[in-house]
Amino acid sequence: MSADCLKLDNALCFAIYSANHAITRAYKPLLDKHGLTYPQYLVMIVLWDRDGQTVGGIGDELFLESSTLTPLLKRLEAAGYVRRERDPKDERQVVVFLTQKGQELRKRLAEVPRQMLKAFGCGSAGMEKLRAEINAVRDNVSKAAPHLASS
Amino acid sequence: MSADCLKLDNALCFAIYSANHAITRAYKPLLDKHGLTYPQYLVMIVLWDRDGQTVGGIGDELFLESSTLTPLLKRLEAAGYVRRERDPKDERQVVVFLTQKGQELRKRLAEVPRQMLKAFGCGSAGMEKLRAEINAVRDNVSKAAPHLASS
DNA sequence: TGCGATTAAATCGTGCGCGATTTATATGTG
DNA sequence: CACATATAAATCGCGCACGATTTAATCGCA
Repeated sequence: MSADCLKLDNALCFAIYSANHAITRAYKPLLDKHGLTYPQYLVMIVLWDRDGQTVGGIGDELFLESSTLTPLLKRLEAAGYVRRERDPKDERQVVVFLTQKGQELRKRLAEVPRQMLKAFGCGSAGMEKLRAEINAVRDNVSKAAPHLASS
Repeated sequence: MSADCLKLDNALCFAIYSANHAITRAYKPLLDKHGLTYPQYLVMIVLWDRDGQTVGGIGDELFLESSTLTPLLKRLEAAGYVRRERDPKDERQVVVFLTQKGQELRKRLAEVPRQMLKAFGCGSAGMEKLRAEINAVRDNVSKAAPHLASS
């Protein structure tokens, strides 16, 4: 538990922090002309995979709160990509559906993953391993977070 | 260049995105009582390492713009952790100095890296390798970003 | 059936983060 | 020296992200 080791966790956190910003900046020119931000693109990916999810369901997949998603979904709706409807079975819930335009966007953005893939500059084997390790870190940190003492 | 491969880059981007949020959430209870946010903590780390840097210098280290740093530094100043002074040699630049309170904070936050280290739940060898790989991804993406066509 | 507890979204206030612009200072070239 | 250019920070508008709170609907249990 040397001083180096303590610097290491700072460095790892910062690596993730700065990589996240770099990725968001890289997506921007690809998504801009369709009027999407990267978080909005993530929501679209969730809906392309399974349409008609609730706000809470989308939040579970993306680890986001309704206070983040509600305004974001309203912007997606204003852009014409989704429709928001109260669930008649349970009026507390809001179900989000893709519009025609939202479904078509999928094909129009087909180049995006290919462009990003090139930008990564590493093989898919390495990427898969990296993804798994980062997810493991995320899950460990999430699990430990509630128990962190405020010293 | 299979479909799986294309999903993989989405998945890697999302892993980094969600890990970043998880880390920020984990830091929160540790920093809250000192009135710091995680980005503010990053700025303090930069200044603890080398005091008296310009806004631009801090931005170069953290990959942040003056439009992000200026208000953040004003909040750090309001909290009494830093002092901002125009450089008499070049009045365009603003140099940021730690106050006494800002220097003392370093010791008061000594537990933070140790707490986070526990939360990671992986050995330092793995962490160092992970850090290096994520930084490589960040640098690749940053370098490639300006050349990404908007299809 | 009725009413407290729970659940789902939405709302509000704060702080990041950026691109585009503005303001002020410095530099360089005639 | 004068004036165009360049540079550093600050400002502005927008969108994300969260915690805390509010509103509305459902559930559970006597």
